[in-house]
Formats: sequence, structure tokens, C-alpha cells
Amino acid sequence: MQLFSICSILPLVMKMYADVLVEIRSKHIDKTFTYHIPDSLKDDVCVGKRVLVLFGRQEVEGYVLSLKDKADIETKDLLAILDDEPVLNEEMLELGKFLQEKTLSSLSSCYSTILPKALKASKKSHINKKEQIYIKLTGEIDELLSQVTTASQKDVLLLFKENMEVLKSKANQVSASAVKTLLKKGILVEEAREVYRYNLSYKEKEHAKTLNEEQQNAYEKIVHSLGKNEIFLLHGVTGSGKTEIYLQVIEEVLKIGKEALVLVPEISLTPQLVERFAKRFPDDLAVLHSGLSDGEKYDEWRKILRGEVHICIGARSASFAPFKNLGILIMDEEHSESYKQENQPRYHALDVLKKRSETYHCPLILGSATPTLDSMARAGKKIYTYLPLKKRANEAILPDCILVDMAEEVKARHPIISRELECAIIEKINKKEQIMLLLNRRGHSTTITCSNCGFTYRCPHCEISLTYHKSSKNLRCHYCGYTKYIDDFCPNCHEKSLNYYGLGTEKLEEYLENVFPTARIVRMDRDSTANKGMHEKITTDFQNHKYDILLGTQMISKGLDFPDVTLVGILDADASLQIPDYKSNENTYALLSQASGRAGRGSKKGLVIIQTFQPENYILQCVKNHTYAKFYQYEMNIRKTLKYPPFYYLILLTFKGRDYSAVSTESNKAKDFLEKNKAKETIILGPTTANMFLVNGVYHFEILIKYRFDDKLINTIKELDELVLLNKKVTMDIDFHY
DNA sequence: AGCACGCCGACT
DNA sequence: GTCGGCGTGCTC
Repeated sequence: MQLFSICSILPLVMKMYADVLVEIRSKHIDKTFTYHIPDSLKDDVCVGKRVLVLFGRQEVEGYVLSLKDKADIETKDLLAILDDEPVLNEEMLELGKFLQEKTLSSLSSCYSTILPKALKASKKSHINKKEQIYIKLTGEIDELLSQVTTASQKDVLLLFKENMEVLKSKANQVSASAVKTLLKKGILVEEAREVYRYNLSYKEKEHAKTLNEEQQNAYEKIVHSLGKNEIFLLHGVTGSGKTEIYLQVIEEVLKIGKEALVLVPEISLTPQLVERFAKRFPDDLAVLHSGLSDGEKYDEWRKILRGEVHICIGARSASFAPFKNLGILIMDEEHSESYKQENQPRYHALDVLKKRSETYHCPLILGSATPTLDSMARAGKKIYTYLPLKKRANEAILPDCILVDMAEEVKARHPIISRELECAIIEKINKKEQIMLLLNRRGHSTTITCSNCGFTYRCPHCEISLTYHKSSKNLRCHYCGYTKYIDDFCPNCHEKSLNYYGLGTEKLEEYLENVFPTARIVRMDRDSTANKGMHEKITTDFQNHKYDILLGTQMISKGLDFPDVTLVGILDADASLQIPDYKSNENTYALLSQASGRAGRGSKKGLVIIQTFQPENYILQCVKNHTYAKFYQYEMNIRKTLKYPPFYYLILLTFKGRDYSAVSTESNKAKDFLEKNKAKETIILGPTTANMFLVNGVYHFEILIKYRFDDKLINTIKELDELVLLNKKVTMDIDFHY
């Protein structure tokens, strides 16, 4: 089980050659190259370590994937071995290959994803362990004291009256030069000790809450399956106490000496949640999320690797946490799209967890208030064990929900905040209760048009209209990041006649300040939380009643628990329905019920007001009535008729390049190739120009493949991948949808 | 991905 | 005549 066991056996065999996967993230070079192992490095090589090699004319880092005693071609020597212990153990080596097979991306990109940045093979990743230098006495203090003559040297030694060892920096404060002489004389010795950069400082232990009957039942089923590879779908409305079940299951897992891995979406990984875990399991928790520096992540990673902690909570990338004896895997908010990586390798954390739960023979819990249709269908087929939680844990009742027809409100000159919402806000403020407003669009206004000549600002690279950010007085493209400063004059006709249309969080904040001048308002979105710690500051300030109204993007809809929020307003319910994606209904249902769930989590009953132009929309009706089951039936019917998941699998191929006609012809050739090799039921759609047709000067074409039973399809796509690789003007991106 | 080799256009 | 454009091909 220990890493060094591999290491200590292999050198005895004395292999002469090593197969090295060089770290060049290109599909053209995605294979191993054989290098000769010079005698000086023989005792040190082993599978899973990083090495330095000469590749062509450049020095490159790579991973040793296997050792052998013959080479069929001429070889170069390994230049150096970079690790004392392998960075990839057997499981991780296997997991990398699994990812490559699942995503059809390069093996080296898979290994890079598995490892924390500090351990990636690359040219310049010099994130090191942080060390502190301690100094120690070499003998008895009284005896050593008699050997020194100067006063300052004596002072330094006196530090050791009470401590066996002292931080060198501390001793230096007494007298740096004295420390130096004492070290030279051999009276003191240095000792480097590694320190961790990130530490949770919750020492008091919090105890388990009692579970209600439903929770108890779910808990017992899960605990009963420990040691077996079973997948649970824990379907519980917001506030039904899923987290408490996780915590108690983890407690059982720790009792049998095993480890627990908990995944949460990045935006749900709030200080509130971390605190809850940290207080329950003091000194036994590692946290991995994007807010940590690379060094901190590296330290957390090593705590896990060394077995110093038994629990890890983290976002998507934590699915690779280097545990060696997992007993439970948990994926909270399993419907979250953040579990899918949107660049290569485009893996889904669920696949990684499923794979690891097989490896370790341990259960996997998928928790959600709004499971994906896919998970729900699997539960229906008994592939997953279904565990419903229907009641809110603290007996709180679900909030009332009202749909407001905005067509009427526009006529009544209330286009932003409807009359109902305005009244409710005033009422709640008077009662000293709190309000959350969800508007899932950042910035100030989405379209800027000249009323004189009709000019509209568009991104020169992406052809979409630019969003105005008032606080920074510029226009931004939310796709490519293009930024442009503007003044009040139209660049086309030079009149001062620009109109700002469309509503973003910045403009809403401005509007609210005008309508409710006495209310204390705070905004939370990617822009207002750009600086480290802002997210935490806003949430704690709001919790402490420093504000009455919290407005923000979907960032405010997840994971936060404010007992005094009794009103939730959702301003742009239609926006997410209109996104051209087969999942837009599913995502809308999840987002809106998630946001609604923020209301009335304490003892007071909550109210949710949803503003929409289509109050009769079935999805919105389901949200209003809290009827997931009806939503599920309705949406499954649509998916079935339109041949979408979970009835069909989807693969999206994207062809990219700067040369329009090259991309067009290549994608058409690809279509022909696929048509020739497909199974009967497989459907090839396209090529069409992508949603984002032109981004940063790169043209995008798409082919969508829908299939059910097509054993050869994956192989066909691999062949196609190699064909497209020959054309240097076009790249092909493969994306498996779930 | 880099970095070489190689074969055609406008310049001191 | 040369400097340099980037198309093509290879890296153990």
C-alpha cells in the first residue's frame, strides 16, 4: 500500500531503459519515448517519478511510465530524476489512462490534471515546500553555557532553558551574529522542518445532531453498505439535512480506519460549510479549492498523501485527492454543472468518483435537491439506490411562491421591480427581516445603442454585444475578456445619444438605491468578489445584519444559509430558460428551486417572488409548486421525443481555426467520414456554425452526434481525430455530454 | 509544442 | 546576391 514499496523492489531488477511520457500538451506527441538509464541514476528511477530528459534540442520534464531492459532504437540518457518519491502511484497511473479513454484527450494532459500544480511536470513550476529552520543544542545546557564567553551568546543559549528547540528567526532577534558563531562552533545545530501554509483553527469539537426518521433511514442504509461498491442518490429538498447525514456517515467511516472524500461545487464551498466540517472533525480535514494559493494546495495535498488527515472537502479537482484507503465518496449538489471541466481534459468528476468507488469497494453518495434527469433515471432503473428526504429537517415549511407576470408590470411602469416585489421588500425591511434578490447577469447594461444613428457596441473578436461595467467605466466581452473604455459620445456619429439597455447586477444595485434610499444594500457577483476574502466578508456582514438586501448572481443561490432571510426575489427567470442548450429547463429548475430554498430557513415562513414574462410556463409552475416529480415527467417526455440524454448519448465535436474555409471544409469532411461509419440509429447533425461562431478571431463549427447502441463509434472518432490532426489549420475538440 | 530544415519574395 | 517569410516534419 505504501508508495516506497514499488520503489524498493524495482531497482533490484536493474532495468536499463525507461519509457517516459514527455510533458508536451499536444496530441501529436502523446506517446512515450524510451530513454537509457545511466548507472548514476539506476538506484533512483522508478515508475511514477518525474524525470528530466533531452527531447530534440529542448530539455523537458516527463513521467516514467514503465521500465524495460531492451530498447529497439537508439536512445539518449535520462538527465536527472526529479522526485524522491513517485508523484503518481499505481492508482493515479491507472486513473490517468482511464481519463484519457473517457475524454479522448492527451495522456499528459490527464496526468497534469491529476497532480497539483506544484508537482506537474513542466518547465517552470517551482512551488516548494515551505520550511522553517529550528536550532537545537548539541549537549547539556549548563555545560554549553560554560563554554561561551560573550554576553549575547549567553542570551541566545538562555532561550533553551525552557525549550528544546527554538525558531532560528526568533533566536536571530536576540543576536543574529551570536547565533552564527554558535552554529560555527558546533554548540548549536540547525534543523529544517516543513510547515503547512494553510491551517484551520477550529479546535472545539461540535457534536452530532439527532436525525429525524427519514434521515436515520438513509443513514442506516448507507452505513450498512460500507465496504461495498454501491451508489446512492440522496434526494432531499433544500434544508432537509443532507449535510448532517454526510457528517455522521463520515464518522462511521473514520471508526473503521478509512478515509472520506467530499466534493462540493466551487461556489458552495463557503467558509460556512468548511467551518461546519472543521468543527466536527478538528485536525482531520484538508480543504482543496481555488481560493488557496498553489503552495497551500500543495500542502493540503501532502497532508492527505501522508495520511495526516482522513477527510478532504473540495471542488472538482479534489476528486483526485491522493487517499489510499477510501471508505466513502460524497458528491453534494450532484446536479451542478461545475463538476464537468470545460477545458481539456473535459472530464466529469462523477466518472472519477465512480471509478474510485470501484477501486476501493466503497459507497458513493450523490446528494441533491434537484437531481439530474440522468441520475433520477438511473435511480428509477435501480442502478442507484434512491433515498428520498421529503421534510425539512428543522420542521421549517417550504416557502410560498408567487409568479408575477412582467408584461403587466411593464405596462404599469414597473419593469425592473414589480409592484408585488416592491411591497414585499418594504414590508420585510420594516419587520427587520432580510431579502435576497437573484439576477443572473453581471455588469451594468447588456446593450449600448445610439438613439441617433443606431450604432451598437460589439466585440471585434466575438461579434456579440459588449456588456457595460459602470464601476470600471468600460465595456467588456464576457467571452474573450476584450475591454474597451468609453465616454458618453457615440463613436459613429459623435452625438451624446447613447442608450444603455438591459439589466445587470450593477444597474439593479443603482436602481434599488434610488427606490429604497434607506435600505442597506450589498452586491455579490464575480466582480464584487474579485479580491480574496471579499466573498467571506460580504456573507458574514450580511449574516450579521449589516445589510437588508443582498443582490447577486447565482453565486448567492448556493450553499449560503441565512436564517433571517424571509423574501427571495428572482428577477430574470426567463433568461436561463432561453439559453440554447438541451439542459436549459433542467438548469432553470435547479437554479430557481435552489434560490427559493434560501427563503425561510429559520423559524419564520419564507416568500419567493419570481418575475417572468411567461407565468404559465410549465417549468416555472413546477418550481412554484415544489413538484420535482412533475417536472421530471414533463422533461423526460421532451428528452425522449427529441432524442436527448438520458435516452441518447451526446458527443459534440467542435472544429476551430483562423482560416474560415479550412474549418468549413474540414468539418464537412468529418461529417462524411462519420456518416460512412455510423450505426443505424446514430444521428449526425451539422456541421453548423457554433453558438459562439467567432471568438478571438477563431472560427467555430460544430457537429453533434446522438447515439444509443454504437460500439464502434468511439473508435471511429479516434480515427477521425487522427485524420484531423493531419490538417494543421484546424483543431478538433471532443466533448462528451452527460 | 518547439525547433530545424527548406524553398520562394523584396531588400541593404 | 542575401535576409527572412512560414510550410513541413521530427523529436527516444
